Amino acid sequence: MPVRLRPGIGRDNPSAQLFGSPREPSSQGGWCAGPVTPRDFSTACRGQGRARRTAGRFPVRTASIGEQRMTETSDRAPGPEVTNTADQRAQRIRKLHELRRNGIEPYGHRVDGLASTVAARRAFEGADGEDGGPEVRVAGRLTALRVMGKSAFADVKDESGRLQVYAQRNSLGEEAYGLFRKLDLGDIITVSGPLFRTRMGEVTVRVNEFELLAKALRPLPEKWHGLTDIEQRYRQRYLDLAVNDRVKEVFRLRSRIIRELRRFFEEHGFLEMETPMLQPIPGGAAARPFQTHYAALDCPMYLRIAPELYLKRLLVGGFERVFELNRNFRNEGLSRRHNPEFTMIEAYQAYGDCRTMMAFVEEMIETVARRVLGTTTVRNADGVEIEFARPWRRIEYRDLVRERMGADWFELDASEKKRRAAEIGVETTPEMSDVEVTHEIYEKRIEATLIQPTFVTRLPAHLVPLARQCADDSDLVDVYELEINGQEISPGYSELNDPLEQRRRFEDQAARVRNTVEAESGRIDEDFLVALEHGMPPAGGIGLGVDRLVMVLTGASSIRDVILFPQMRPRSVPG
RNA sequence: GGGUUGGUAGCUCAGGCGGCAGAGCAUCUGCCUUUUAAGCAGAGGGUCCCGGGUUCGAGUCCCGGCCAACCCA
Repeated sequence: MPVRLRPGIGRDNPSAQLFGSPREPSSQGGWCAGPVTPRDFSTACRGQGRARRTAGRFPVRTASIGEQRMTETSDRAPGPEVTNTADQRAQRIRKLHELRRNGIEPYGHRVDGLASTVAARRAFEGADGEDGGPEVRVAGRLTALRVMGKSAFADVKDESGRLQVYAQRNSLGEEAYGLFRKLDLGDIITVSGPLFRTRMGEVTVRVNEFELLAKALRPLPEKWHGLTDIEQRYRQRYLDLAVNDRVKEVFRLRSRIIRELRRFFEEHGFLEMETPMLQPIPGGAAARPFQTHYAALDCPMYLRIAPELYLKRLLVGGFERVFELNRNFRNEGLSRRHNPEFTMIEAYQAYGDCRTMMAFVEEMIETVARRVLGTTTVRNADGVEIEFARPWRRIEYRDLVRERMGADWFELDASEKKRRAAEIGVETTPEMSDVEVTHEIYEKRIEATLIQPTFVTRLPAHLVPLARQCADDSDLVDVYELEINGQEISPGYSELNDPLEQRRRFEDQAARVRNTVEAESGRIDEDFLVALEHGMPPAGGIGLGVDRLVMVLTGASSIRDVILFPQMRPRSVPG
């Protein structure tokens, strides 16, 4: 039976899948990183003495590797300087050179005719008998190797799952078998051969042919516990993904959620737009921007804090339903709920208003949950069920406050409000206004209790300076804030389209943030005002925090668990 | 920004009473043709996060710093 030692010759399908999917979900607390049920990681290289004597052109004379190592360690004879921590890597590099010396390229090329491990298993699972299964070719990462003298079992893990393979010296030949047993855990290989069933009933590939596609120079994390160090999981996410199956599930879900959000917008006549991330004047929110410098124009530029002012220009231009799903950047600290770059949707619908958007968002999130999860019920990190089926609670901000603080709250004078705030452990300062005291209570004591999806409506105008006032009460603005699981997920507005009023509010905002870190967001975007002066239709608009929505739908308690490469304080490179 | 907890072998973790730095997995050597956290026998592997201090002696005690998680602001 042929043993391919070199890549090449008619392979296809470059999208070989490398990682497997969950076999056993985490058994330890939390939703993250469980043990991966790694298989045996033992004894990858053995019996090399014999291999050396017999194997003609085969690489990896393990004997010689062993000898080198002996001299280095026992005599302390400085070969290439090998530190202890780098020991395993150095051994693998030596193996790599040995392979090359023997004409085997350890980094292969594309592979044709691959089956996923799951599809391969399915191909034989229903069948009777122990032997005579179809031939398959699979590729993936070697996650376990159990060598028993003249035969060896190994686990190959690809994106779909894991499949056991079985190599025998008799059928493979001494040379190829010698090479096989010297593979290292973490190596990426392809194997082909017929499927059979072991005595234990496991569907397994009998290796007729195998090939090394990528030599791993560093060992995988521990097979049983996986990678649990939270910091390392974020900093070396690829290891987290390679080894903790639940993590891949989260990011598969994230991808599907985003796809379904887009689809929902498209189904409702919205066009996806791409507006500048690099902006000369950062606007659309009150936040501190990241600053950079544009060399060609020799002027400062900012990473956007929101796409709002550009999307509204599109309404002026005549697009009636637009959305943008992409990153925004805010120069803020890190926390469980904040990453400086985050994914947000903004959407605007001409001739709509706040209520239009409320109904839209409600239907969208319910639909996305249903399409992605197959259910509208999700359990949060505390085990509480969140129900996304419509209708959701709608409550006015003031009623919510009265509910918590008493029906007479808004009749109380300032000192009485502060006294009651203190009673429930909310600190206030003397200079805080009535509105601010009330909002402090809202943020500290009310928001976190809004676990089920809740639209909070008609907020004080003072808090949302850029929205349209309510027709019946100029102290309130016609907006909503959608709270889910105690977090604001989506604000919605009846957008202001009065250019003179808009200018006045910009100027107020500029005055307010002057001398603060958000001062840059107070610069007035004259070009936007010119656009408004050409006439923008009345519109409803929303923002939607995609990372937070993903958190809610996946039950994650930290934003870092739904962002592949969350921002971390810089540190030296691993290894 | 404050508090708490943590950082020890490639990975997961013990050791915290100041006295030779440990285990499991991984690695290396030998045996093993249906194993699956394979097994058996042996071996190697450490900047105990970093920098000071106390002490005859510090992984351990003290001070400062870095990184992270959680709680609070």
